[in-house]
Amino acid sequence: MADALTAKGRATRARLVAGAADVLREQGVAFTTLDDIRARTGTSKSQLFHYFPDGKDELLLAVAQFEADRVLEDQQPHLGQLDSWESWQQWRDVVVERYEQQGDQCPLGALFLQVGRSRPGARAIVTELMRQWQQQLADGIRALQANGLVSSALAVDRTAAALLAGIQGGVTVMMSTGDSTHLKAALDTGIEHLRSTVAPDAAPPISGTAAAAPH
Amino acid sequence: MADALTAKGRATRARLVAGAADVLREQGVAFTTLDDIRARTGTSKSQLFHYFPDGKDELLLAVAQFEADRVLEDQQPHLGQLDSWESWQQWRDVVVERYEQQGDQCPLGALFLQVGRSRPGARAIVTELMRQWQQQLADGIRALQANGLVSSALAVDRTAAALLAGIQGGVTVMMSTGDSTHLKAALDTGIEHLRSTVAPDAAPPISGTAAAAPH
DNA sequence: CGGAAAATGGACCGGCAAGTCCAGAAAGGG
DNA sequence: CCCTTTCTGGACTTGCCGGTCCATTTTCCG
Repeated sequence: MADALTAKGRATRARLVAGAADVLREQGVAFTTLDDIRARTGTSKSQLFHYFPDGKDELLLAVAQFEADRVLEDQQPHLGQLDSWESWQQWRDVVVERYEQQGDQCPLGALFLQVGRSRPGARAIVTELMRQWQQQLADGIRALQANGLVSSALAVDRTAAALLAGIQGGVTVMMSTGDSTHLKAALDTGIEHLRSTVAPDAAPPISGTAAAAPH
Repeated sequence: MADALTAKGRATRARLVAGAADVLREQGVAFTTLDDIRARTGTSKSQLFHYFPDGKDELLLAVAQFEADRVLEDQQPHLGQLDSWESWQQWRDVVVERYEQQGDQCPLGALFLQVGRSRPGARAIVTELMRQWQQQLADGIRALQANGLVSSALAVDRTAAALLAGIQGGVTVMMSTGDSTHLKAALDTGIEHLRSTVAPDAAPPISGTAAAAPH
């Protein structure tokens, strides 16, 4: 039997993935060797290949999945409850804070570029993450519509796609320039765009909440 | 004197950069060796190090600059003339086409991740590109304002930043999923956002030009 | 022409990092 | 308590790839 893992085995494997994720965040994929990971996690070469027989690629893939799982988790519970302007604003703040803290590391992007075309699994991980993310944003917009806060004529999926793109791009730019202006601009403009479509019947005035901050 | 390049020398150097750019687009930075580049460009190791004494990093940096220069060029002349809805639409189409054609290659992103933290120059190249790009978008929005097509109350720089983020993110997502939906959504939603702020005095009705295409 | 500077070819080196292997320690379970 | 399976340690191999070096050819310029 191929995967008969004891408790100790599972622990070692998990330590390997988490430790690898840390090292990769710090040094970047291109500059990280298996020996770095081995040293950090207090393991030996044989353990690494015992749990990841296909070597580095397989480990990297596991780390990618590990990181992908984190992304949406870190945005909860707000991302799952986008039914009022307040919750959108809180979510926005969490996103900004999370990525500002992450700084110029984009573990997932880097991993994807590295493993990308060699292993088909990498693409699947990112695609699935994007799908779920956009789904939750779309659900949030629909919740606003249900509450009469956003025009029901709005193209929900397209708007959610645009917002997701803005976030991704904001993060991309921040990684390059070290500045979160674009991320904030994308989020704020996206939310402002939602607010500007307020349904004609129940339309509370736009308070300065999201429209502040010139640049 | 360090940089006394003859005509022949300049040609070889240029061939090296252009050829390297091709190979890097095809194979990705991580999987490209100096020998690949040497083979493709019909040069020898000594030539490579003759023109790029600091080796691979220096060559990669030159390629990054080469690619960066292309990005804005490919969007001209539209990007420099964004003074009517038609020109915005044409520009949008060019951007979509350019990146759809590029497919899942992002030479600049990949180069940045590879050279990124080792050479400070890499960050400068990307930062400058973003600055110019956003500048031209902002100029375009101001041109619309001057023509009374967009409310003069709009925060130009923030909107331009959000639009740029949307483009970057759209490209990022397309690289991962192979699908340009998000890029189009970001561009169309961005333009729609501009249209929705039409100045109260001179406000021609919104024709279906940009608001078409559900998803 | 002729000498200097630039350009070119390609053999060679050295290090590094992925992956292999086997011996031995620790669990597990009947 | 013993035998099997899993887990661990670390030395070793192997190939690749960035970088060096020097001999040779070509170009430039007075």
